[in-house]
Amino acid sequence: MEAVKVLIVDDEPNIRDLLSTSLRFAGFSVHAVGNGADAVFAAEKGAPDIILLDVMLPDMNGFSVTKKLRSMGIDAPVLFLTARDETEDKVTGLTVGGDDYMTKPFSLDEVVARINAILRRTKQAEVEESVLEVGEIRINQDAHEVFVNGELVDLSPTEYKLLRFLMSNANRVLTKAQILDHVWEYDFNGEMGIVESYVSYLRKKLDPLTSEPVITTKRGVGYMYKSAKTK
Amino acid sequence: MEAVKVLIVDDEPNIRDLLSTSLRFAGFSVHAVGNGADAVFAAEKGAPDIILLDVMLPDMNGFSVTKKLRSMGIDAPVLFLTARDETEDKVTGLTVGGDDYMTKPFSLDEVVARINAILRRTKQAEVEESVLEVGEIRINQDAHEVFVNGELVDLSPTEYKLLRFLMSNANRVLTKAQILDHVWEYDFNGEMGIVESYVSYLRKKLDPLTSEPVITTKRGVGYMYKSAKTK
DNA sequence: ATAAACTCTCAGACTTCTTTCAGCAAACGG
DNA sequence: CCGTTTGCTGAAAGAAGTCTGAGAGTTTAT
Repeated sequence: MEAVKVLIVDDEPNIRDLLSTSLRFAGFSVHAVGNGADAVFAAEKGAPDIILLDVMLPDMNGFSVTKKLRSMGIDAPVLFLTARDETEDKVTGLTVGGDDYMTKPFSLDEVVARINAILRRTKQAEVEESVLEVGEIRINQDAHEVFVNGELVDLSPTEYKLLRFLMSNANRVLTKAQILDHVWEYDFNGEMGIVESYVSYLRKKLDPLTSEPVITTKRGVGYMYKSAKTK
Repeated sequence: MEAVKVLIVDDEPNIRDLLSTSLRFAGFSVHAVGNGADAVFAAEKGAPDIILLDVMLPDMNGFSVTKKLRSMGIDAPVLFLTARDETEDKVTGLTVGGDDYMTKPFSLDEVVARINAILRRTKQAEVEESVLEVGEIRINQDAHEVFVNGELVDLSPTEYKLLRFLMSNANRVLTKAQILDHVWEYDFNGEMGIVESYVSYLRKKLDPLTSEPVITTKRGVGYMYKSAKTK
């Protein structure tokens, strides 16, 4: 299976590196540039399956870049990145077709999820399934719904993201630091105790519905989502 | 099934790209040109199933183009695009046969709906159903009528478009940005709060007639039209 | 021309979520 | 077996997101 090609366009080197590393690790083929002109050039050469585009670039804004790309016949879907405090009307009109946008700061796991959601919708490439099922729990990622043995469970956004991250790394121990880095926004600077809190919340909601606890504590190491058979 | 071929004729590159991207995403095979002469040429070569034609072109007007096309034996239906302030008499004489017209600025979802309506009427090609039924709600797109469990509900134009967009993406969470960009006119630059308002209006009209609320809020993400079985 | 309907904005009420913290429980090492 | 470390959980404050009624301005219909 061919790797999905992602083009990252952001002028902040930090964000670029952060995204590059995460997405490469998630199995994507990544190319990153820092301005609009390079983006147009790279998109033409590289034929990306999806483009991550910062709305505010030094040389041109996101609207200009997409306009240019579309006029060149490049219709890869775009996931726009925008700062939360920018007035939101700058964004309106951008998400044409299968496009979407997300505000900075985002969580790394969320980026991967959103990319997969867009690709699924536009069917530009072979991509992972919408349904993530491990053991007794099933997540429908399109609907953001979680079912435990067929029963719908209501989770808060963070609880949902945490569970998704744990499940997509089932039967593998994750340190609190890893969880914090993937599930929480990249500029979060609180304590790791929050992971404990959210694991506790999840257990309270999930354990009453499962035959045995699904989240195991590996003392001194971290947490693990456990399941006999991984579908 | 063969893809429906659409020929876009507009001198504004922005509109051309906007339409191209949206229609391609909607599953059409798209070709776009910027003036009347190219349109005639492309229509002869490409045998489009439908033509989107800006009434005001630099080289000739919509009337000349259609006259030329008809004289050549090309009888694909035409969806005229016209600025709102242009007197409507200019257009009314044009829309003979299966033709129709719509004023700029339009909403992207609306264009797709209108194209499908025309094709349905003229039966030029295989096209999606006129009736959209999901769960307890049925929309007759030809009549613009909405039935909830058989009972006719009166919706304003915007309410209707919003419901149609939600229903055609049933069981999938849509962000407010996506909703705004697809349902509202492309030059709308207000706040996203308006989506909340209209969801509220819809709920007030629909919920009293359904067994359970049909529009779910996914906090921090967006809205979703929910239904157990999707027909 | 007048009334009715519709679109859009806004502010306050309201709900839910996030984060921290402290006290308690469990596991570990010597 | 006891002290220490690590993890669990309930409470609570504050933050964030959402809902909705009121109203101004505009368009449409009669």
